[in-house]
Amino acid sequence: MLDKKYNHVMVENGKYDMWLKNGYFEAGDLNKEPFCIVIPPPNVTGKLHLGHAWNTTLQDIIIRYKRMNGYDALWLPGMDHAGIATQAKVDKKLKNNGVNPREMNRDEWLKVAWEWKEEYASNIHQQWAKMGLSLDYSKERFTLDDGLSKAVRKVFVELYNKGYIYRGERIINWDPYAKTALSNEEVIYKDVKGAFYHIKYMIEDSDDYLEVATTRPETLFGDTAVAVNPKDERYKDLIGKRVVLPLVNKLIPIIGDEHADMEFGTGVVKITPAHDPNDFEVGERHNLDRICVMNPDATMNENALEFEGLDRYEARDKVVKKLDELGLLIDVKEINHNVGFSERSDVMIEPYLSKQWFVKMDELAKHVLDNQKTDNKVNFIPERFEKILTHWMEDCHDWCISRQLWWGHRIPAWYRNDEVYVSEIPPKIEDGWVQDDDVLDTWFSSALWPFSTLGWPDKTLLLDRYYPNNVLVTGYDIIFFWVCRMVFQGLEFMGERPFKEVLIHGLIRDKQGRKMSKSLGNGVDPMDVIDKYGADSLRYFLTTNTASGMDLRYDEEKVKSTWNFINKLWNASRYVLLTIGEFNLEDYTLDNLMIQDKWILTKLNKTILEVRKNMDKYDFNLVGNALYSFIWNDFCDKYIELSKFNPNRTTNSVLIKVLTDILKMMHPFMPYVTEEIYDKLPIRDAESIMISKYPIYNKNELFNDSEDLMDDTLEFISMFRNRKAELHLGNDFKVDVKIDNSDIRNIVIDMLKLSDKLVSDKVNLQEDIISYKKIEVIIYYDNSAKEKEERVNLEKEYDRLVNSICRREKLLSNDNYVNKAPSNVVLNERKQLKLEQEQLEVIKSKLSK
RNA sequence: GGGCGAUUAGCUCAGUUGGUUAGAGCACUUGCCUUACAAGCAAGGGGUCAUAGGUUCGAGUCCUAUAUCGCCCACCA
Repeated sequence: MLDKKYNHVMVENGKYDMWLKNGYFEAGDLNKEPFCIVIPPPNVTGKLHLGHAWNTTLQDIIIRYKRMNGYDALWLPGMDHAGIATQAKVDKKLKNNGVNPREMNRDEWLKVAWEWKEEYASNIHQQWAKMGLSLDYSKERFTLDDGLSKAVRKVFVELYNKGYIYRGERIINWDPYAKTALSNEEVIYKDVKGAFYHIKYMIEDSDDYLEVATTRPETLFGDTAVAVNPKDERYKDLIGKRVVLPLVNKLIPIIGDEHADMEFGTGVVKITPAHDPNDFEVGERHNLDRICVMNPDATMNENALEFEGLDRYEARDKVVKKLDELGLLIDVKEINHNVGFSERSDVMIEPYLSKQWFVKMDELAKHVLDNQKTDNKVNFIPERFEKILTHWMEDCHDWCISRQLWWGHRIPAWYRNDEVYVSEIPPKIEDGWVQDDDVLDTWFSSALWPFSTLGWPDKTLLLDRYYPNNVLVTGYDIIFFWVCRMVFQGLEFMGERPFKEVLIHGLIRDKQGRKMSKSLGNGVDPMDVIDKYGADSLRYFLTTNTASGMDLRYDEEKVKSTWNFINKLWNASRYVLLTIGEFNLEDYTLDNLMIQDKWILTKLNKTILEVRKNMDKYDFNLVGNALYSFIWNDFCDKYIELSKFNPNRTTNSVLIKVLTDILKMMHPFMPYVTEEIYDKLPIRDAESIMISKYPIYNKNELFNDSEDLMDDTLEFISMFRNRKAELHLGNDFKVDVKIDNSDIRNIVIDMLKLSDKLVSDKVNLQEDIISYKKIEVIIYYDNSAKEKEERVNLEKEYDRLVNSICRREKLLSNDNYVNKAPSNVVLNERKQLKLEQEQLEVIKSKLSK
């Protein structure tokens, strides 16, 4: 029997292992229709946060729902090696142990990294287990495993052979801390305080000068021109002349280029092709030299003359000071401007000239855009997020994919002098080939995830069966990092979209609406929440408290309130189990249904219909609302109370039926507690709720007339209680129950505990009629002092009815309305009008007394 | 500069293709230890749905402006 109170620790203990042991998570039943989700692989860097808990619970809910609906539901787990992030952490760990990671050789270092990976993967497995995720571990993958590495090499080589991958010298985003190139997407722009330095560039053979405004004076050693706008009247005569580059004292040309904005700054801009992407292009147009002035760690190099070896910020201060001494500094104006920072290491990005590998995006992007116009498109839920995909594809830059790291897929390219060899099969080292040291961007392998995990490039049963995946669940923050890239790679290599749908969720925020972050220290560990309230509470809270695509504020009070809800379900189940006692399949019957039985069965089926509809649309908040209100308001507060007056086989059967369906509908949200209770039921259709059949809407169990009548009765019961409270009546009153229908009469008497208060003749006391529709009870009581208050209430009600009737009459006299509105709406309006008119008459007669 | 979202009860949020009198949780008021549950039960108070126009028989919902807040993208020498 169930304990008196829900205990999440006891309930959750051992269940996950049991599910695992019984193989319930394993997909592959070829007789069923396949349904597949691949997990967005978490980074092996660290712990899962609330965002992961949200993301994975959404997927688990879908998978459990589909599994219970007879699908061969595969949820494929896996993790991401997370290049930069993991490498940084491994290096940090080594440094803490007094080891300089750069003094290790590549293989030694990789050994340490793999140990790290094993440790963190094991943490993540434990966290997944605690959350109750029904992942098919027999198919688990890792982005660096052999199969996926093979897929990565094949994709690289094929894209190279098709001309989509090239190597070239470009300005890229350089992370001077991690000492690697980054893609544009890995750069975060922040508004920071900086200064505009106005510097004199003396014009050759003249005492005149050009006033150049720059935020980066330390790069002036790399200046190879000064640009003005050719239309700029102030300077256009100077084009073709030369200026003296300060400190360096060499002559550089004044060029005319549209890039110089006449409205901005002084209208004169220094051109540093090796340190600015725009200047690089200007340099291309004007054939300018590219002079790099920094080392990979962002210290100044030999081109910076006496400033060589200084850090870029220190160099800036010293350069400015020197310029000032030389009288070349005109002004320093403080400004706010956007500066790029590395997403991972948070250091300022250095635009840096460097030779890297790129994916040429224009055609690949076009394929995606074209595909979105077909029936094979990727459907976003909510739809508005499709714009992020199309917008990014319409305006995307080539993708820098090489990273100067060790942790990742090594680029399958070899060099011998000027020769380049790109192949899945390595050339002979003894022939003098040397492999590229770099690895690929982590997202390069993640982009293949929907098919590489299923065995591609081999032709496997899995691939054939589960591609395209049915749905991908992810946050809106990584749509262009990941979703976009999966789509173009899927189209390119599988010839088909990677998934039919993308369900987008938002970000988790704290109670004040701020992003959760380490620096704010407002992060919440999902494991702590589970310890305190249980995984079921956390799961339900995360998935039913917001509409899809919206952010979610973490609010412990709401998790607590979910715990209360589970406790309610727990106690209702406890009541049902206590009440039915020994119960065999032969005892089960739905014959001789009473009106309250028909009522709850009707409500149940309407709930099933609504829940199914919204489950199919992934509107889990609506599912949550529907279940919450059905369980608490209809089942617990009403039906269980009503059932107490009619203990019999039919009632018990209905209790079991409704409870069973409730548990099943709750199961995807709360796997543990529903399993615990289901296991105690005397009649079950499966050995575990997670492989039982999801409730099916049954029209034969709809009794609409009974439902209406029962709803009215319940409404009346509320009215009666309300009046009783208003009149402050204790037990001292009598009633004459004027109800013809004996079932309803009994219900009213039972629920209101009127059996010892019945009279059938008029009593000489204060008299009051309480009525709702056809249900009427005359109440007799001794309380003349309340008369005045009573009259005020009646008058209020009178006014309300008059207003309402007036509104309805006006509406119904409008031919436009009567003709255009749906007939059932009009009919209902008429019905309500008639009812209110009747009620008004009753009140009128009371008031006239 | 371009785009997106939000604005509904004291707080956090729902509200489906426009259709009875706009909902929930928490908080609040009143009365109850009624043998499933006091982390509960019963009853109640609280909203001119950001503002101004418009479409419609009918608008929280559709359209057009405006305001405030937030996010994304691009540019910024």
